[in-house]
Amino acid sequence: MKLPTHSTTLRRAARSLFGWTALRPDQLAAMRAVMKRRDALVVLPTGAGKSAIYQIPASLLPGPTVVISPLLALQQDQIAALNERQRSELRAVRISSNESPAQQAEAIAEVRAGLAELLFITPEQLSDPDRLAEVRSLGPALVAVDEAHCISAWGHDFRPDYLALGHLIEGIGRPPVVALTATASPPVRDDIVARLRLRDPEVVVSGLDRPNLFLEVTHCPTEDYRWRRLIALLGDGTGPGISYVPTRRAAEDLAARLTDAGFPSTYYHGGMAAGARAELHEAFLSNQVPVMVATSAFGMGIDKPNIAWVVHMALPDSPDSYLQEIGRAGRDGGPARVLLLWQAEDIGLRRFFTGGLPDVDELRDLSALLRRRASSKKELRELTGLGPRKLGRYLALLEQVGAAEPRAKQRMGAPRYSPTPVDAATAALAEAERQRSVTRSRTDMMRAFAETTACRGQTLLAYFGEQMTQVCGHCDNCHAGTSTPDDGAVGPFPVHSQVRHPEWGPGLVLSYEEDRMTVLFDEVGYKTLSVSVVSEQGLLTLD
DNA sequence: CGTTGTTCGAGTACTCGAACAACGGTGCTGTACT
Repeated sequence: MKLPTHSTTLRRAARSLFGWTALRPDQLAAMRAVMKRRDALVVLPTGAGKSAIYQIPASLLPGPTVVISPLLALQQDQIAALNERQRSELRAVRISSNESPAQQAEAIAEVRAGLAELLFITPEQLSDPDRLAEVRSLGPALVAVDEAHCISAWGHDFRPDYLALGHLIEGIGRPPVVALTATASPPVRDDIVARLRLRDPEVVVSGLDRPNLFLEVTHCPTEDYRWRRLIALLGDGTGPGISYVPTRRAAEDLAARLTDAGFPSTYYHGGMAAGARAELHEAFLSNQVPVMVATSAFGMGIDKPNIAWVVHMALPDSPDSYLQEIGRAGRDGGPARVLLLWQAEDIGLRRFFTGGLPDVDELRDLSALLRRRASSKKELRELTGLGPRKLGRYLALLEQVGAAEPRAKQRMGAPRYSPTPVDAATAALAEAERQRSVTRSRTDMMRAFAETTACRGQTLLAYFGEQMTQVCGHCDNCHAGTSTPDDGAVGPFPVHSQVRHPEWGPGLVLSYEEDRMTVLFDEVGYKTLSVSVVSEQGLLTLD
C-alpha cells in the first residue's frame, strides 16, 4: 500500500520542515497526488499553506523542483523565507536578470550538486532555448507553477511567454506539474489546465467564502460622494488597509489628498522605480504605512495578516480581480471591511483596457509569413512592422487557431496542415471576438454584483461555480434584509450541468438566484437568464 | 468608452463654449549608455 506510506512521510516532512503537527485535508490530497507523480491544480486562499504543497514533496522527491513564479520581488521574498529558516533542509536558488552570469552558473551548479532543491525561474527565462536545455539537464522531478491564474490573465497579450508554458515544461522533460492559485473561476481553471497541458489533474478547490469579511457596495453618483464614503470608513479608525484606484495618476492624487486630510497615505503603482516599490511594499508589511493607495500592481505576494479594510474606488474589471484583491483583507481571521464604491462610468476605462479587435489584413500577412518559413520574433517585427505587443497578441491568436506553432531556436512557424492565411486571419479574428465577449461578460458580472439586492456572498461565489445553500450573513444586503433566503434556488437544470443555447452554444449552469440563473457560455461568456423565460420557451437543452 | 485638457473662433476686450485631441493597467527581458 503506497498511500498511507505517503501520508505518513508527508506528515513527518511537514513536522521537520515547518514544525507543523498536522496537514489540512486539501493540502494532503494535493501532495499525495504530487507524490504519486500526478498533475494537480490547487485553488486555495493565500495563507492556507499553498507553498507547502510543492515544498514538502520537493524535499522528498529525488531531483530538483522548478518553481515558475511571475514576479521577481515575490521570488526574492519566498527564497529569503526558505533559506533563512532555522532547520532549513530545503535550499532555494534562482535564475533571473537580477543575477550576473556567474551567479546564474553557480545557482545551476548548486542544484546539480544537490545543494539546492528548489530553482525559481520566470517563463521568460525558460523561453530561451539554451536556458531550457540547461534546466532540462538538471532532471527536474517536479514543476510548480505559482500564481497560475496569470496564465489566463496575462498570457493572451501582456506576457505571452505564459501562454507557451505548457510547451516549455515539455521542453524541460515534462515532470509532473502542480499549478497553484488563490482564485480561479471555472473558465480560468479550464484555461490553466489547457495551457499547461495538465493530464487528468487532481483538482483541489477549497471553499471561497470568507465569513470575516463584511462586503459592502455603494453606488456613487459623484466623485465627491466616493471621497466622503472613503473618509467615513477611514474615520472609523479600523487599521491598515488598501484603497484600489484605476489609474496611476489617481493613486498619486488620492494619496496626497488623504494625507492632507489627516490620513497619512502612500501610493504604489507599476510606473515607479523597482527600488521604491520594494521599499513601500516592505513598509506596508511592517505597519509603517497605514493606508496604501494603489493600482492593481499592488497585491501579489502580500501576505500581511492584519489588513483591516480594502476599498475599491472604481469597479474592478471582473469578479476574478475583485475576489483576488479583497482576499488580502482579514487574513488573521479578524473582522475586516470590504467596500466597493462605483459608478457606471467606470466601465468605460475597463472597455478601453480590453483593447480593440485585431486587423484582419495584418493577421493574414503575418500568417503568410509564417507559412513561408519559421522566423524569430525579431525578424517578424522587422518584416511586418508590428510592435512587440501587437505581434505577441497576433501570434497567440494564430497559435490558438492552428496557424502558428513554436519551433526550435525561439522561432515561430506554421504547422504542417495550417489553414490558408485568409482562413487563419478570419478564425483568429473570431477568436479575438470570443475573448472580448468573455472579458466583457466578466465586467458585466462585476456590475451585476454591484447592483444586486441579493446576498453578495452567494452572488460572488456563484460566479466561481460554488453554490452556497444559505445567505452569507456578512454583506450589506443580508444586513438590510433584502437578501432572500434561497427557497427558489433550484431550477430546470442541475447546477454544473452542461446546457446548450440556440444562439450562444454550449454553456455551464453556475447558479440560481430567485428567478435568475447564471450560465457560463464558451463563446460569449457569462449570461444571466430568466428561469421562467428559459422554462416557458425551452431556451436551453441539456447538452 | 469617458474624462480632462487644449485650441480656436466669435465678437468684444475678457469670457464663453464648441470641437477636438490625449490619455488611461498588469512585468519580464537584454542592451546601450552613464
